[in-house]
This record gives sequence, C-alpha cells and structure tokens, in this order.
Amino acid sequence: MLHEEVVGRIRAILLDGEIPPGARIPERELCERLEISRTPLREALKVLAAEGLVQLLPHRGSRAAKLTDKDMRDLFEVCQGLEALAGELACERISDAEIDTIAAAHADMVQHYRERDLIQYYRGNRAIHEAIVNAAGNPVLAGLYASVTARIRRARYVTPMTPQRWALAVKEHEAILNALQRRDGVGLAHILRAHLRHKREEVLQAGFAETEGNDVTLSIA
Amino acid sequence: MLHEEVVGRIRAILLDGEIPPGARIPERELCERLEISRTPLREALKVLAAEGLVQLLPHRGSRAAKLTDKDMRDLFEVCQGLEALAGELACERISDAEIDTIAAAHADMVQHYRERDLIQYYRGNRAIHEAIVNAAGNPVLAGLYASVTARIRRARYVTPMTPQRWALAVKEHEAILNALQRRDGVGLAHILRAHLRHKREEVLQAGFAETEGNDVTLSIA
DNA sequence: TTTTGCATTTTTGAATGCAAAATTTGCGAT
DNA sequence: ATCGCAAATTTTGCATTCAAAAATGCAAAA
Repeated sequence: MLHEEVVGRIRAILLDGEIPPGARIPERELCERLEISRTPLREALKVLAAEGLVQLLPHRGSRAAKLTDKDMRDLFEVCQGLEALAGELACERISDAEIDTIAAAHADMVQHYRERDLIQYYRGNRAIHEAIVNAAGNPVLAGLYASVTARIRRARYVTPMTPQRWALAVKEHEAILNALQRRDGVGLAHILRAHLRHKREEVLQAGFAETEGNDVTLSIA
Repeated sequence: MLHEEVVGRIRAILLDGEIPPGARIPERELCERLEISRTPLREALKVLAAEGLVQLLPHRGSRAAKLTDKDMRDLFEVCQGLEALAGELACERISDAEIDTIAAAHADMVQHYRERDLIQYYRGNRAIHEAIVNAAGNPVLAGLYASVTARIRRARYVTPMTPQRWALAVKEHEAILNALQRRDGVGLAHILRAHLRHKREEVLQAGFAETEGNDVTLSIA
C-alpha cells in the first residue's frame, strides 16, 4: 500500500462527503477500513491537512475541514483568479489541437445546456476549465488549481443558478472560447476577471444540493 | 515537540540552503540533530513534500526539491498572478491605515534604491508585496502565496537586475502604490499583469547569487 | 436535581522494532 | 585491472508498543 494511494483514498472519502465537514476522523476506524496501521494513516492525514482538506487539532485528533462562508468566498476568488491566469497563459501556448478539443467540449456543454441537463453541463464545464488550466502548461498552477477546486467540491457548495444566470454563463463561455481561438490573452483575462467580479457576491451556501426538480444549481460557472 | 515545529525547523533548514537542492535528506542524521525519532520526522517530510519543498522517491528516500528552469518560470508566473489577484482584491478592502503602512514601506524602499542598497531594497520589496497580499483579506490566497514564494526563495533564483531594470521596477512600484491609493483595482491588476508579461522571459538561473560588486540581482521585482 | 471532583477509559503522539528494498561492498572471473 | 555478480549493510516503510493528554463516566455533595 503506497502513500499516494492512502492519500488518494482518504481524499476520495472526503470528497464523496462520506465523512461530512466538521466531523471527526476516527483513526482506528479508518485504519481497519483501509487495512493499514496508524502510521501511514497519520502521514496521509498530515498531507491532507497541508492541502486544506483536513484540520488537525493538537491532542484532539483530526476533523474533516469545516469551511465557513468566508472560506468559500476566499476559495472561489482564488479559483477564479487562477482560471484567469491560466486562460491568459493558455492563449500563448495552446495548440490548435487543444483548442479543437476545448471547442468540442464546449459544443458538448452547450448541448447539455439546451437539454437543461445540469449534471452533464457541470461535467463539461469542469472539463473545459481543466483543459484550459492544462493548456497553460504550468504544472505549479495546475497543482494549486487542483487543490483549490478539490476543497470547493468537497464542501458541496453551489451558487444559485437561475435560468438567467445559466444563460449568462453559457454566453461567457462562448466569449472565453472565442478569446482562446483568437489567442487573445488580455481579452480572455479580462473576461474571466470580469466574471470573477460579477460572481463575487453570488456565492452562498446551499448545503448539500440535491439536483432534482427545478432548483437548479451549479458550483462552478 | 509539536509537528508544526518540526515542519518549521526543517523548512528553515531547506530555505537556508543548508541542504542544497537535489541533495538527499538523511533521516537518521536529521533525527539526531532535531532530537526526535523517525516517525514525526517522516510526517514532517510528507507535509513538506505536499508543499513542494521536498521530493519523495519510493523506497529511495527524500531529497530537497531540485527545481529546473521551467519550474522556476512556472513558480514566477503563478507568484505574479497571485500578486495581481491580491492587488485587485486589496483595492476593494484595504484600509487607509494599511495604505499608509504600505506607502511608508514604499518610501523606505525607494530610499534604499537611491542608496543602491539592494539587500534592503529587496526586503522592502518583499514587505510591500506581503502587505498587499495580506490586505487582500484572503487567507487562502495568502497561504498559496507563502508556499510559492517559499519555493522561489529556497531556490535562490534571481533575475538579472540591470540599472535600467531596477529603475523600471521602482517606477512600477510607484504605479502600484498609486493605483492602491486610488483603489483602482482594475488598473492595478493591469499594471501587475503587464509586469508579469514584461518579466516573462527575463527569469533565468544565476545560481547562488553573491550580491557583491556591481552584478546587481533581485529575485522579485 | 444539578454540579463538581476524581478515577477509568479512550485516543492521540512518539519511539522502537521488524521486514523489504536499495545501496554498497567484496570476491571471483575474464 | 576491470567487469559482473552475490553477500552484507544500510535505509526505507510499516506495524507494534509505550507514554501522555483528553474524554468519559460515576459518585458524592450542595
């Protein structure tokens, strides 16, 4: 059993929400479940604490990180700041093939939007942003982005998604793709940063969103 | 002996360059030196690996992270992207008192520039950027910034600092302070992002810079 | 009935021990 | 003398063990 595997498995448990935010992480229990001893488990918890997914309290054990509204706003700000940076860098380095891939993903996402399939739309959205971040060709940036988005996803935070906002998000994505295709880094950064400012006040907690019915929500637009 | 203390002490050892980049980190030796057993040491190394300061090789121990030129470029890019984001956010939130503090630090830095005291100039520079990051009021951002700047500092990378570049850097700092005082977030972001683009190709390795004589260097302008 | 003090239990943090893997060392053959 | 291979040593990774701190439960007193 490798470290990375242990870290990955615990991360998955946290991201799945199996251990809810703020809940204690019982070492012994997890040890039995993963069939490892406490030593590698504790090493993994330290790593996850450094990532911000776990909170360590001296002599009081570890808890799944509980994020306040403020924490979430901070994470969203940084997330979108990183996306803006990635977009600008990507414009300088992205290959035609990568643009084509993103364009295809975008078309796919728009199709899901037309079908009002939020889950699939969400997946496409995420895929596009990850593709842009990868196209930036900066592993440091990609690493920070992965860490920040993991924390956001884990919290199951969502932004309220009215039909108007959804339509706007699609339009903004159009503009993003356009700027990418024109390799207009400054313009793209502008779009993404404006997007950031627009969304600044919209982030709020909606708890564990059940994406059923008409209460449409989306976590990263 | 708390974990944090162990992590901090090893981090200091790495930042001091006492263990040079790429060198092996002998567990036993460090254990004796810090007077702890291998368990907490290994936990600390895992944390530092997550921070990017240490590189873990399965069954082959840990090494002080060796950064390539590419790694450094990536780190600088992200560092400046974070500074730009911090500047924009700071404009919305910074207090008059904080601006005054930064203005004072700026004046201080300019004075060191006039005296051509690079070391002190460098300190002031760093203080200003850290103040801006703090003024952004975003601990997530501050944490990522600290991690990235730590990695950069540890590598002892520097950018070549000609008299012209130094003068330009001072001018840019004037502009930054100005935008801050006007609380012009968009303008500030523009300045900082332009700064980023200007510096894009300038980053190069100068090894462990001895800041003596006229070979003026500076790591973060 | 509620609260406070103490003893027990549980859990965390760290040290040690043990097995596996890698590195080094030594010996023999070419 | 050098190369190759195998044994010995070192080092890593994990499990177990031990000590200390915190949580829990119980009883006694207000």
